[in-house]
Amino acid sequence: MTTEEKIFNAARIVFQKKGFAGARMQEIADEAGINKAMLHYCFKNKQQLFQAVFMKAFSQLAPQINTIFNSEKTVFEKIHQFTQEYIDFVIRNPFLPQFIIQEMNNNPEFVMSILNHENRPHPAVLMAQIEQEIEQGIIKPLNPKQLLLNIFSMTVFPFAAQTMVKGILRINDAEFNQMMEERKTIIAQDIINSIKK
Amino acid sequence: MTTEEKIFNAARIVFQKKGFAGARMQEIADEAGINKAMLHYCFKNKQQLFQAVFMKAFSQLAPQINTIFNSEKTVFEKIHQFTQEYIDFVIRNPFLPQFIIQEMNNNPEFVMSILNHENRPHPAVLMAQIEQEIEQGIIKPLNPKQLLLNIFSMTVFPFAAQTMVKGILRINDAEFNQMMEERKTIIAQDIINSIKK
DNA sequence: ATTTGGTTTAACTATTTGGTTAACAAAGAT
DNA sequence: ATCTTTGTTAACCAAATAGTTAAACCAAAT
Repeated sequence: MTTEEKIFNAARIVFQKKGFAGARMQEIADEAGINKAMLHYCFKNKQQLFQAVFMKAFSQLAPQINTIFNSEKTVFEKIHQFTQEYIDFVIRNPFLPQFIIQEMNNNPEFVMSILNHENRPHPAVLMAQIEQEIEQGIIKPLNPKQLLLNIFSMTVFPFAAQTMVKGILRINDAEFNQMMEERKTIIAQDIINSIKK
Repeated sequence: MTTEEKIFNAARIVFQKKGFAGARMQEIADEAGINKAMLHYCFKNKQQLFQAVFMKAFSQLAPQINTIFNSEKTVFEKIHQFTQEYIDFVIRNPFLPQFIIQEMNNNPEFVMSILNHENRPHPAVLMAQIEQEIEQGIIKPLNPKQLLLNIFSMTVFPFAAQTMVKGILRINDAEFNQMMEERKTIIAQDIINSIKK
């Protein structure tokens, strides 16, 4: 692993845990096992290092979403596939949702500025398809945006609010992961149940 | 408005926007329109000021939840009441969810230490009731924790991830608020639809 | 062997930032 | 009137933290 990779990984860990403002360059250097000056040798400054980490994170999420949303399948199939694959992905990257949400809220302008057309989720196709299937009588009449929001809410929230969820439901890491595994199949059924005609 | 109140309100605004780590005492002083030394005159330090703000925030949320969850109504009624009143409350305090979630994730030990028995949500009663109604054949067999998680996800997530939601769905503040108004009735129906036998 | 280029470090600097101090002012209390 | 308490400020301090520099290191090329 190159030094740059070591730094990047360390930065990912620290930024995801503490956020941009809470992260310390020294802590990242320690985590990477190198000198602090190396951070500035490989990445100009904290902002740019953060930007690299954030864009990588976001560009892992978005294309996956778009691939599913814009495929040739039915809405129900897409819901199944999305909840399955997305939860699968987030189980492997449990800090991503909270990280992205936090930074988007704390620093909307900065985040918006680094999001290009490629790495942005595009729900337009899926939304049109939902309206179509409503007309065809497959789906109950509803606001497609609300449905989309429901899908995201059910899949992403438990991870975004992980600590609170564990605290309120009084479950530990193992039970949490087990619940998320369960959720991979439950959610799609619940959502489809509530919208099919 | 007393100086202490001015400080507290300013602190609430700044902390909710930037989080604990990102907030600056100077910014809070400016927001309050007073000298920075006054902050330390009224509140010992940043931590304590933050603690005051956070506890107030949390102790506004939790009792409300408990009152609904532990009332004498049916599960369906509770779901209706909760989504209605909770979204109503959060519309008036749109930064609270993200604020609480963020700080719980960034600083779990600290947050847990300031949460006492009073201001903590207790879903035990509702969970037992759900199991009971499952046995009575009112609700489909399911894991009560998953249902609870669904309810929270659907109501809280849109606010917690506000910036991202607006960005992805390409809606402005007005449209967002309108969607949330809609949601007050939609969500309960969706959830009940998906779990009633 | 020596040079040369990128890599890495220790030590340093500049700035930000939470917190303190001492002086000042306004309002009650004696 | 004078003293005491409370509220308020400007100026200051010390610690933390992002960022710089110059020297050392080291591998490959000459």
